[in-house]
Amino acid sequence: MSATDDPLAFQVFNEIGIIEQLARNRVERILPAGLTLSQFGVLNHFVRLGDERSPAWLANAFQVTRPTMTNTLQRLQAAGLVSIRADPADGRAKIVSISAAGRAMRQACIAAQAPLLAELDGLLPHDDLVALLPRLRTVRQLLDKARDRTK
Amino acid sequence: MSATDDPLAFQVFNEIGIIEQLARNRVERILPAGLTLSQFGVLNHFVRLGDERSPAWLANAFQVTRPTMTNTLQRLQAAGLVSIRADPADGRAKIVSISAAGRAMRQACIAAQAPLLAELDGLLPHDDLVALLPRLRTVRQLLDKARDRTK
DNA sequence: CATATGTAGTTTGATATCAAACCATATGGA
DNA sequence: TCCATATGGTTTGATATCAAACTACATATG
Repeated sequence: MSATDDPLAFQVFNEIGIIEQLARNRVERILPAGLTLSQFGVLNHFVRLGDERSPAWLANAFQVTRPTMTNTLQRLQAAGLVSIRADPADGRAKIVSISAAGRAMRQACIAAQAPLLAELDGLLPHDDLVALLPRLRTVRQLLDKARDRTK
Repeated sequence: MSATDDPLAFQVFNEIGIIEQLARNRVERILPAGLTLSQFGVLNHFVRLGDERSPAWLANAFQVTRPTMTNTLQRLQAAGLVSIRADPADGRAKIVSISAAGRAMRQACIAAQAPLLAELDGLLPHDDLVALLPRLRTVRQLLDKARDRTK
């Protein structure tokens, strides 16, 4: 795997792909109630960054297509973790907000992840993470722009 | 998204998750014959690193479960891009090898990706990629070890 | 005012992926 | 030799995800 004669960008994306899979797997394995990383992401977002958002807004924030967000929200709603109502100001739109059960669930997720976080903290060199973050942000932003130009 | 009060490791994984999705999407969109990134990965592997491998070996190399590799290989086989035969030395095992059509397809994939690679080369700062690669490798290897310890 | 174009959300049909359960074969220890 | 355990591969059932097509509403343009 990942021979060193691959183009540089490919090698980087290759490592990223594997890390993504390992990390996602590790996290979802410990999330309560079979919650998905995507679902937790939405709950977490509401607690930390917003009160009420539209599905389209969320889809854009998570870099996911609208159908995907529809799916995620429907599952969260079925589990009683978010509530969805029509937007009175726009007949097409909906407004999503987190429920009390959703907040509790998010808290439970955070608690469940604490041991994993502690483990990663001891495992992954802090310096590497610090060095990685801004560069990953750069790459992500550039890819995102390129995507907009293409669609 | 990705508020700065998240744990550092989470922020890193968050960026990685988004990049993975954007990059995979971008690549698969231009692969010929609806080929998947995973499928291309297997073809590419055979051309560059190996002649004959078992499904279990491939699954491990790509950090994917055996059922997933079974699926990938069945599709490649159905498309005539790989051939699969029984291992004479081990009644349980199989031996996978790339076909002539598979080599041609892999070449077509490479060609199709050339413009994208050129674009990324102009878009992504070379220094960032160079700095990212070894640190990503470190993180990946540590996560991989942690995974082995857990299962 | 009417029509065209754009946007919000969903449905449909496809993919990869995983976990759990299963069968077949190997292999090591009693 | 025989049985327990491990390993290779597949099947089943679930998930997220995407693209394409569709409906409904908004907005701009003539």
